[in-house]
Amino acid sequence: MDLVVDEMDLRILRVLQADATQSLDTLSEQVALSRNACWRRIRRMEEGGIIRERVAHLDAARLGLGLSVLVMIRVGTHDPAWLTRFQSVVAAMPEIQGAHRMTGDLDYVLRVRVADVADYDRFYKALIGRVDMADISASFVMEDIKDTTALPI
Amino acid sequence: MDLVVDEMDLRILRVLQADATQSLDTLSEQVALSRNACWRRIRRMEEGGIIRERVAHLDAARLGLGLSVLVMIRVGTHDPAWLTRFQSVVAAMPEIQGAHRMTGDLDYVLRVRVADVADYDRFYKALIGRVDMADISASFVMEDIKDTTALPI
DNA sequence: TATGAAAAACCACGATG
DNA sequence: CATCGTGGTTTTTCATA
Repeated sequence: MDLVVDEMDLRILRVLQADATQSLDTLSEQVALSRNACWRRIRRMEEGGIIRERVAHLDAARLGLGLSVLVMIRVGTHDPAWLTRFQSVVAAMPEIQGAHRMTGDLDYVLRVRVADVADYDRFYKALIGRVDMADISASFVMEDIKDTTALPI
Repeated sequence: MDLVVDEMDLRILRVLQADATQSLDTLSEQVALSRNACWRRIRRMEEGGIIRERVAHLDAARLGLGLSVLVMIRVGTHDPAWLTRFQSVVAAMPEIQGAHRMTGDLDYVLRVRVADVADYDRFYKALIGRVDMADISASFVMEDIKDTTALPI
């Protein structure tokens, strides 16, 4: 179950993580491999979990979600019950795109996507109403210089 | 160029942002619309830029990129030349997945993807060698509670 | 709804290193 | 002996009339 990934696999992945709409023919041409060999490698990587999913990226601003927020959270207590609670709240709130436990003096960082500041306020109230947190601070994204899911491979 | 998005469009987008591999048939069945109507709406949203791209999400850990880092940057000076420089450096470094200008007391946040702490150190040295920054602090992601690109629509 | 064209999903064989 | 390329079949999906 080790599933080694070689240079040819990486070439395929580089293409797919940039654009997954291409046909096998176009793809195989780009990476200089036969269509079948390509297909076999892709299937192997899909089954092996290297390729996790293929999704559409949407234009958030055009869909009325113009504001991205980074929420820094400091938790007071560290009991397991709190964590369970926190996890289920995070899972249940679709505005939360990311929730990450961090090293250092801040405990969690949330990546949140909302319409505007008023909408963030609504989210904020809903959040603190559902879990206890010692300290929360938010920082709004003014401008995205770069924003990609592509891995440096 | 306003391109109104109605409830049916949203239904389609919800499916596509979760899984873009599905066929038109499966999709149209899920949203309860004819295959053709679905196809027309999708094409319209692709041309209109609502659907920006379709990409593959890969398993970073399996590809030897097990560490995600949040880099907080405080810039000293605020001259336009610095910004231009910063932007080109960000564009040129593939480890940087996100670069966001923020409100508040920290100026920029970088989302960085590397192999491990040693690899981050290499990245860090390369970064500070290319742009001047008054203050940098890094926080490592210990655990992802949630991590998605899906928008709350 | 129907339909021709395209692409995907597979299988098999012999070649290659 | 894995993986390749070639060439085939069958099925599905696309994109439009």
